[in-house]
Amino acid sequence: MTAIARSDDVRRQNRRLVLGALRDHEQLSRTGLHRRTGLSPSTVSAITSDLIMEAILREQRDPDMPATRRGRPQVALGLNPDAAAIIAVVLSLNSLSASLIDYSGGIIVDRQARLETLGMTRRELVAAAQAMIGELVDHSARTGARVLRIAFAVQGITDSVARTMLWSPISPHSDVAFADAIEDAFGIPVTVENDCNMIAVALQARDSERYRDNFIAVLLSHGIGMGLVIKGDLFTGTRSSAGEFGHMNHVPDGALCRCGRHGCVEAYAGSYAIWRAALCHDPDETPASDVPEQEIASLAHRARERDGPERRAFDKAGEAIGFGLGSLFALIDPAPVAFVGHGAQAIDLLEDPIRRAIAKTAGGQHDAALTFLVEPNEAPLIREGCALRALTYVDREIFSGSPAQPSDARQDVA
Amino acid sequence: MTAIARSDDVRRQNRRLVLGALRDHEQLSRTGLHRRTGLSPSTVSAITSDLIMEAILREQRDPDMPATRRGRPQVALGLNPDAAAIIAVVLSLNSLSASLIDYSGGIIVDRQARLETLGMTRRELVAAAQAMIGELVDHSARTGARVLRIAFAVQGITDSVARTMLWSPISPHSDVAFADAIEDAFGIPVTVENDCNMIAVALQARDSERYRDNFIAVLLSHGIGMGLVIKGDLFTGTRSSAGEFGHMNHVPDGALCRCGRHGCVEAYAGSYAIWRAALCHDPDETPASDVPEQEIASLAHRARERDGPERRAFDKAGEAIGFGLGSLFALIDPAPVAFVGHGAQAIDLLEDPIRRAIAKTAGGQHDAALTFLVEPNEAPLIREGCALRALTYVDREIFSGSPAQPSDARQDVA
DNA sequence: CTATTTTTTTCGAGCCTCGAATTAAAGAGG
DNA sequence: CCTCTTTAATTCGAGGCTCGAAAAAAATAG
Repeated sequence: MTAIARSDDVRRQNRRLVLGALRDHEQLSRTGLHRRTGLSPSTVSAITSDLIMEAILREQRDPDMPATRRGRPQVALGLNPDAAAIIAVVLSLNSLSASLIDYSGGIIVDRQARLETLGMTRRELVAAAQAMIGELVDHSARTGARVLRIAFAVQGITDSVARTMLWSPISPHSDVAFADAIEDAFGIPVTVENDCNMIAVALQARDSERYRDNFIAVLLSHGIGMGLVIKGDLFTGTRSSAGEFGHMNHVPDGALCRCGRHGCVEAYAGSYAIWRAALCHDPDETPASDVPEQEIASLAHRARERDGPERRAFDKAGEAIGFGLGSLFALIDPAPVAFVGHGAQAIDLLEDPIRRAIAKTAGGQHDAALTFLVEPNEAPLIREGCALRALTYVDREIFSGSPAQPSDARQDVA
Repeated sequence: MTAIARSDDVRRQNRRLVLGALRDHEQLSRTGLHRRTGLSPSTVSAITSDLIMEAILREQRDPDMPATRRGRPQVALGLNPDAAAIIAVVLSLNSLSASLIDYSGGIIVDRQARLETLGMTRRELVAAAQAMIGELVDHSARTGARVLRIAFAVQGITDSVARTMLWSPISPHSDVAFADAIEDAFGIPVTVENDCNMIAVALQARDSERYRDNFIAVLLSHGIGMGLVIKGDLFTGTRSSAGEFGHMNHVPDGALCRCGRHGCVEAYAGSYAIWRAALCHDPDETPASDVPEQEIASLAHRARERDGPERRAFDKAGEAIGFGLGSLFALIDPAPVAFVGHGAQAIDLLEDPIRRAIAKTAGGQHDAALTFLVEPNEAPLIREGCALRALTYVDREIFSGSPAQPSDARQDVA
């Protein structure tokens, strides 16, 4: 709105368009790009020849492909894997993993470690991440790939400006400055993102039919998280990752939540809350720090078999989620909901109470339009989204400006 | 993101920049525009000379102004009032008003009418608006001003795509298609907006120090409404005006709300709810369709004087607002809150319970940063915001494309 | 070996912004 | 009254960018 437009902004924007089309479609000829982007063939030619010169794109001549049609054959263009690399780091409860990923999205190396996140000091947490990243950076140096961006996905609230982890259930420490430390150590720009937001990013890329402009990804796990896409864009708060669906208030002064407050949605719908209620414990009992997945699975099994405290616990959980969604819908309009995470495996127990609760709220007006979708396995989604997010940063910020070094990127091995 | 950029988009964008600067600052010289927008003097010159040629801007030579400084004096530019006109229509309970407004924001004529909105048919509602607009259009025809846009501000939920009033407390009818009917009648583009959103627009323009990038305008009146600005932009839902803060759920299966559901924030904090609670009526009693302002004022008076059901009613109201804001903060981060409307006059009674409730929610973390501001009179804000919104549309959509008619707008009288 | 078809590149026209130089319009001072 | 100084605004050429039309490239069909 308040941004001044110069002539080369046009080129920047159109380069992004081309890179975006190729990120979606893997391979496209110049004609294909012309059709998909709407740019004229001459412009596509100009832009792609620049990008090829800069070794960001490359022609992928397929000698096997027997040209079926008459006429000059199309030559496919694709993102050059060696143009850059990024590192995607996922930090969750007691687990740290990182991947070195090439520019076209292929995994180069993977690292994974178990660690006691709850017992670690602030410094130890950062050091653990830094060590794992260091190994990947070393590896990249050996293969000649230049790591241009590191993206963290962490459980909890992140600050998009200071790029820190503001608060997280995986650690007692607040405001952990991952970005600054890692940036200092490796001289590579770092972003810190919320894990559920990355789930949303991944869903959008995986199935752009279903998840395009407006949808809600709800993570049902030990805690409750959410990633929100509105009008095609990932929604974030004024400053933090926000979208803390799990900590919207469900019952004033209600059950004790892991965050220390009372009555949050999570205090009814998180694994620990279901467990607590199913075992008829005091709702003000301090939440268990971890409940094994099998435990929840067997509670769900019980709940399916017969009426009792287990079924009531899942009913309460569904009700909390439903009222929460209802309030959310009052604010942003109803949208398709994807339930992700192992908690989503009990969706059969949850769906009815969720729908009943939504029907009691403002969102209920459009009930018919509501669709629920289930993706039980969250970890790969987080990894995928995180990697994609980092690559998109590279697309937008690094490869859209023209004054990049022209060649020199061809230093790949072999 | 997916938009292709052409060369003349640059000019379009920069024209908007110039018009926007002049809308904010009333008068600016070309040098002033250069400083404020960052455009080079030559570009400012090119753009402004086009705009003057098209009679969108005009030079405002001030012969009185004794040039205090040495050197060639600056010549002030301003929006040409005769460049266009817009009509701002405000529809609320039992009241319809409309203003014909010139391009620089000055009021040309005003119309106002009392009507029984609750008792009117769908057709009568539209006809009433059409009649009032018709008078203003006639007036504009006599003075030669061309009306380029009509903007409605209505209480209730609006649909930004179909430009209808989806649901409103002022009428039993849903999905009232104001825009289509009015557009057909006058051949002028129409938009339908939510009144609280227009309050937010007006606040942003009035005091851009306080209300710039992130703030929340909450209307405390018979019902509860909200307008939300996030990262400088008015927030709207995926499709409707959304931001239905008043219909977020406060207490599951709680008090009966005007919308027919139970437990909404409004069912505790709306005027009718406070009245109902203060008089110790059943919380499931059908809400009164209107409660006089003096009635509320005297309840507030009572509540200030002594403990009793009145004070408890205001406590409950504040608590509902506080929990609602807390849940909102969980989603978007805390932001300054402006309370608008006659209900805000009891802010002294509400503030404490609001703060106490927020402290119990996720938003409480940043309590210190929370500032409340009070603007008791909502009507002028709605009018102002609505007019500004219409004018901004004209700026963006009509006067940013180059192929406008070059002159012919100079047909002003006298 | 030539004609046809399809893809890609080349080239000139027409935008746009910007910096430098130029012109315009005042006050200051003798 | 005339000239110098200062500030504002315009003009002009350079350098981008996109686009359409025409040309070149690279295959198949006959």
